[in-house]
Amino acid sequence: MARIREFDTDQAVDRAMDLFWRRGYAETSLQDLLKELSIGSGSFYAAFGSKEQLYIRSLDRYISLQGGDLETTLGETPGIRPAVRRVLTSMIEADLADPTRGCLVVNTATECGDQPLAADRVNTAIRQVESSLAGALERAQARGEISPEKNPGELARFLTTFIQGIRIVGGARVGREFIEDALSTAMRVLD
Amino acid sequence: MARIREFDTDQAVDRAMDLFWRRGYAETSLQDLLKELSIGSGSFYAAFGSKEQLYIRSLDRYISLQGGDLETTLGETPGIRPAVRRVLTSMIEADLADPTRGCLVVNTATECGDQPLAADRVNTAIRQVESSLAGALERAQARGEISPEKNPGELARFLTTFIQGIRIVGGARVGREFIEDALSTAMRVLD
DNA sequence: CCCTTTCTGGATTGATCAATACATAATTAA
DNA sequence: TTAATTATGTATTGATCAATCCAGAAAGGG
Repeated sequence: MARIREFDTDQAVDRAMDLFWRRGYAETSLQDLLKELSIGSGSFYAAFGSKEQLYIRSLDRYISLQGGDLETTLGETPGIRPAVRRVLTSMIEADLADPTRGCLVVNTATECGDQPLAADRVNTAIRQVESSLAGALERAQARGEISPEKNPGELARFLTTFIQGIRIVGGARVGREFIEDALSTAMRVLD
Repeated sequence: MARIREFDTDQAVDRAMDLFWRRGYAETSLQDLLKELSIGSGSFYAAFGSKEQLYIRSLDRYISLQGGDLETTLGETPGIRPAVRRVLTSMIEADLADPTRGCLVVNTATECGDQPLAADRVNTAIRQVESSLAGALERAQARGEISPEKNPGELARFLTTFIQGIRIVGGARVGREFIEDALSTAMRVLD
């Protein structure tokens, strides 16, 4: 019926996500995207509509991937304390390994905070982290790993907030010791 | 000897700081700045050199103002717990009142993370917050308000990290309850 | 008064921006 | 083979970007 698209759209979103993640929305030009995706602008606009639409799509992809990773780590690591610690340390390691990247959700929150579509995604992502943590903490409490006096929801909201702080400080080159001190102190709220 | 400048440079930096704070670096155009400062481009470049240089100068001004506020609050509020709580709640109130603003240091960390001059300022600002908090916690420990077993430096690094998280979550419109749960949980590390 | 110096702001620069137009190529149904 | 449809990439659009140029204005020294 018609000509077939020569590139894989989902793969292109992944590549765009990576570029936006590294450089931010404003600093990623359309030419940068076209070069990274190896397509022309005609194909670009036919497939994605606009730079902004592709950004939102990349952000959705990021949130989906990160949400899956979080659920997997919390679900597969025995013991709530090792599980939470693993979640936090994996972020710290990522930040220390590449301080320019950070978290795409956090980057979006500060760079695109007044764009409604982007702000909605940020809100959704944060609630998703809260929900995953709250679920894991509730299950741990049922298993007796956490004192019955604790409120899993409150703990989850605390950890979610702390995680956002990790993403900022982790990119600020303050040294591993700084963040590990913060981490070990934060872990004490579970006791 | 020569014509005198018709505008107040320091006041112009304050106005520029406010604009960068609200809109970010990339989203603030030179025309926006000229309009806000009510000067022409000739005067602008004679006085400030470039948009980037003015941004750095605005950032330095912001860090100086915020650092002074922090020292004042910590120094004048009796009791370390009320003092820390006041520091955190004042940030929360500011974030809830104007979610688009946030913290200029945090915004810079994510938007200009790979610009060396800006990254240095972010690093300095975070260490400054850590230092102020550590000092207040040490004094409180000497007064007996905090257990001698605690490490004031570790607590300061935790609180500094948590504060950065507050600035992100505070702008994400998750509701006051979310952040207040996080806050009350965070305060327990001082016990 | 004139001279020197600096400030001022509008005009202009060249670059780059996101997005569109369009001719051509590829694909399938008829 | 033809017609219909969609993809592709280049050229081009108008807007906007940060920064420079420059002619005139304002100030103080002589």
